[in-house]
Amino acid sequence: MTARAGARGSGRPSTRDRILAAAAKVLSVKGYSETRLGDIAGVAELRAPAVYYYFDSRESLIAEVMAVGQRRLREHVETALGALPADADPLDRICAAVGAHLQVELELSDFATAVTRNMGQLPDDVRGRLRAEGIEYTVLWRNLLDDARAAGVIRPDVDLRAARLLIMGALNWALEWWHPEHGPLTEVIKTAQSLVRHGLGVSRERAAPSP
Amino acid sequence: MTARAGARGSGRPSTRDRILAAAAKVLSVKGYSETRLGDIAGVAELRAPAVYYYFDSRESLIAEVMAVGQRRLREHVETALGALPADADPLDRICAAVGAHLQVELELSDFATAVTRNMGQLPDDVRGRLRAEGIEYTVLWRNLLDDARAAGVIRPDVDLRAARLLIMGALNWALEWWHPEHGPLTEVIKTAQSLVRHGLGVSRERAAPSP
DNA sequence: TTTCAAATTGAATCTAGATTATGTAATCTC
DNA sequence: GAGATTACATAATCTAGATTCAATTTGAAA
Repeated sequence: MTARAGARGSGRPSTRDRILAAAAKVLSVKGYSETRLGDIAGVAELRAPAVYYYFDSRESLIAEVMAVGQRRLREHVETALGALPADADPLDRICAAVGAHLQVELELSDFATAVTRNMGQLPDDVRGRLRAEGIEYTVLWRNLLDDARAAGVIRPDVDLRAARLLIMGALNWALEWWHPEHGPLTEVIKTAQSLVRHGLGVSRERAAPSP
Repeated sequence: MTARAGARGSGRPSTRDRILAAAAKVLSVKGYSETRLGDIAGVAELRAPAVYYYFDSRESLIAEVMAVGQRRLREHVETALGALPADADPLDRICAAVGAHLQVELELSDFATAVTRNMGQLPDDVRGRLRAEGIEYTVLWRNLLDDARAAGVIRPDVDLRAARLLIMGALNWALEWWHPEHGPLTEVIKTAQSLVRHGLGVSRERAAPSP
């Protein structure tokens, strides 16, 4: 064992972070199958074997990128929600989450991009280890929708599980098609929020809260 | 060259189709990177080298699966739309397309599943060859939305391109989470249609057409 | 029932990557 | 300033698959 990858709490050499960031970038662009250890090392300005000084294997490196990505994603959305007034309308909260999700995923974090893009094509064991953190994020959304339903602002014919997954899908899939050159992300976010708000809500809903 | 893969119009041995179907199934379950030629051959009840009698390479086999999948997907949706009364409401047409898309993708065709699941992770050259057919399907949806807007039934704040891609994303992503055991697809379809109808439409919209 | 082409196979290549082994410059420890 | 130790690099393995080769089987026509 060249290096104990799990060793936490002491030092975190800059090189290790460079490798992680490089891996996130390559994964987010090329996808799991096309991501070579050599590519990652190249971006991190190293040779492939150097990676083994910090990680046990390509797989464990990728697993860590995914774990970080999931955390970033969830935390960013939580932060956005936290910034809302405590008594914000449930649909406004959902819209905030929609916007925040799109933003981390598409603009803010290669790690978040990497997770979303590759979760589906990971080997089963890696995916397994990520389930736990993944569920927290699921719960976050489930709560958002449950609250909205409890508040009576969601149409009764909408199945909450299906709706949640469809919405997440709409957001996640965006990284297959969105590129900055097509126009600012804000525009996409606005449309997404509008679709979700009206898609879920009983009629009568209008724009966002005060400022 | 053992076999001229492109040779069309004469015979289409059953074995060739078995291989294609096997490839579609494996691709739809395991994804591009995890799909081994040996797996495919196994499902088709052959050994790997036999595949080369019908296809030039693993890549060209996969490319053909994708091409078939795209055609199936488009044709199925077109058929569903064709079955509608000529004067059907634009939003009803969109909902029909939503339902048809989910159905081919999730229940009817491994080929369609394979396309949607793997398009994003294909090597660039293969993806390139698929663009053409892919665009036809894009156009189909673009027209659906354009017609609806022309009819004035879509809210003005909705950007049509973003909306289309978000909707397709919601549908495509479904194969990451939908499994028959969670309940009948019809339920998901209903929710999806409801989300889309209200997501796009100006208020006042209600349920489906007459019968 | 021989003969030729079609269809498949098992065994032999070949290659891209991941992983390992080994070497070495730099840095730190005392 | 002689070891250790750290942080890499280069060169040597090792392996899973894809692909190719060289039969072998099948089966229909002559």
